[in-house]
Amino acid sequence: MQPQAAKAMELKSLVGNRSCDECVLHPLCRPAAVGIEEIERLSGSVLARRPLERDSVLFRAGEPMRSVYISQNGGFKTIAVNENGDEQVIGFYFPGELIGLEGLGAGKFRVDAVALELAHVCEVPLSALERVAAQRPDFQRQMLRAMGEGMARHQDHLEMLGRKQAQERLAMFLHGLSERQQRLGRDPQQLHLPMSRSDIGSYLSLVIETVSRGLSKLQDDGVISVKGRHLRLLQPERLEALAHGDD
Amino acid sequence: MQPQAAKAMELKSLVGNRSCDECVLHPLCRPAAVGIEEIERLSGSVLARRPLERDSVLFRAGEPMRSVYISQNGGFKTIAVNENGDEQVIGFYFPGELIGLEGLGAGKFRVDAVALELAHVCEVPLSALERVAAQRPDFQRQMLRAMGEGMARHQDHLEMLGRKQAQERLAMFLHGLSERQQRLGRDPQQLHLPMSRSDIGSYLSLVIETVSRGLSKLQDDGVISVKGRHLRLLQPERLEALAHGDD
DNA sequence: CGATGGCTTGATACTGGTCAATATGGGTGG
DNA sequence: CCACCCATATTGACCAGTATCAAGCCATCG
Repeated sequence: MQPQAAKAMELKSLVGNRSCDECVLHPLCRPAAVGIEEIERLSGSVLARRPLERDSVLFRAGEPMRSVYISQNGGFKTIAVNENGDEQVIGFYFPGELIGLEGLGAGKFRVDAVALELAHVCEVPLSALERVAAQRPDFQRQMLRAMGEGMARHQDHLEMLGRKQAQERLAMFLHGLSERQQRLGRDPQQLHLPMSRSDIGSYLSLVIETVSRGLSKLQDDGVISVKGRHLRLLQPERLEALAHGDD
Repeated sequence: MQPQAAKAMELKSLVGNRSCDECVLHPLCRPAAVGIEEIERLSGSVLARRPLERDSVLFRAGEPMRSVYISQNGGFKTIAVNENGDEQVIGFYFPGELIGLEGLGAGKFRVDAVALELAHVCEVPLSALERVAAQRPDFQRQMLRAMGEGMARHQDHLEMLGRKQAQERLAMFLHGLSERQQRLGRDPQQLHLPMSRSDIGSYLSLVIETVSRGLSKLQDDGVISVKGRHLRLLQPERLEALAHGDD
């Protein structure tokens, strides 16, 4: 093999398959009917699609924010690290969701983003975003919509943490995950949790033991069945009721 | 006075003074060096500036979102109401901050917005926002920045609720308020809380009694002095330490 | 096969929620 | 101007729920 060919292959494997076809729910391009080629043409830059293995870091808090990232497949978590060094999970991200938008205000990321499993992200440089948005009103509108959805997810998270009962928070969390699964076209009764119990605890501001007990209780009550990180919703309507505080 | 003149005056008092001069920190127009006249010219629509008295509702959850609002003076709170009817304060908004962006995802407001005191808001129709942004790259960038700041405030809120100790949450809250005061060019040691104790409690997911006890404790420890809704930071550095969990 | 990390389960302590009584203060009317 | 009133806030006593500490389980991997 010629050196050039080897280099090209290495590059291809690095950036992965760049087609948007697999990116089934790309929230920016699809509804605006803008293809990757068009974005690249209008923006004059190249979109990288790269694979990340479990636990690898997509970006870190403090880094200058030059791009936004969209998970194409695989889950991510974002983590805020305070001055004492203790970490808090701020968000979970699934395919089609934009990661790290909080950084747009200051131009620096405010969280670390970590892959929860083998994942692929599409990297869209901010400059490309701005150029394309200026030329394509539909795309600009999609951009605003996507940011609004990001804020809405934060709001949902705030509402979870507002619930004082651990069991309510947990029920809301599982119910929300189920809805997101459904939106991805997957079976909403069948949840494969890509995150650990301690991630869940951090996200819900509960210690890991409380999460574990809560899941066990839900299982004892016949609402769900738990087997490690796989769980099945046996009584979705009852789970939703619990999420609403009806016990 | 002629009927026309009376009508004109009534209208003027309704929409208030539309000059942006008083809107000292307008986060969209100023940094992009875009004046209100220019926005109106480029967008073909008129920006309304209207006064709201204490407790009056700016918009309600569920209403179609046609505009974004910016407080020019006066504080606001946003409230999420769940299916059981119980309310949760999701955010506090001060002059220069955009209110209700969570609604952009679904095109409907997700919260109620209520004035905490006599206030004035600038109403910017989404259509105007989009048109101006498409023509003025600086303005578009400011728009993204403003949304990022909105998400960053939600993140700060999440980090507060992540703290398990009531006293830490309260300290973070006061410290954050102080910083926001400072950014508005006001004395950061002198806080006039426009919201009630129960608003604070709801925001921090604490009952009102805990808020009250927490403030009393801070006062007993000489960190702050409290007189109703007015409070003075006596030892800001110690408050910040408490916010970081150093007790 | 033992070791390791992630998860579950149990016993105890303590923070903050609940219920109740009292205090404060801004606004109203005499 | 004062007295009264109501909403808002403070303080106290008690109790519930969750954090903490500790032990054991289970699956995976070397």
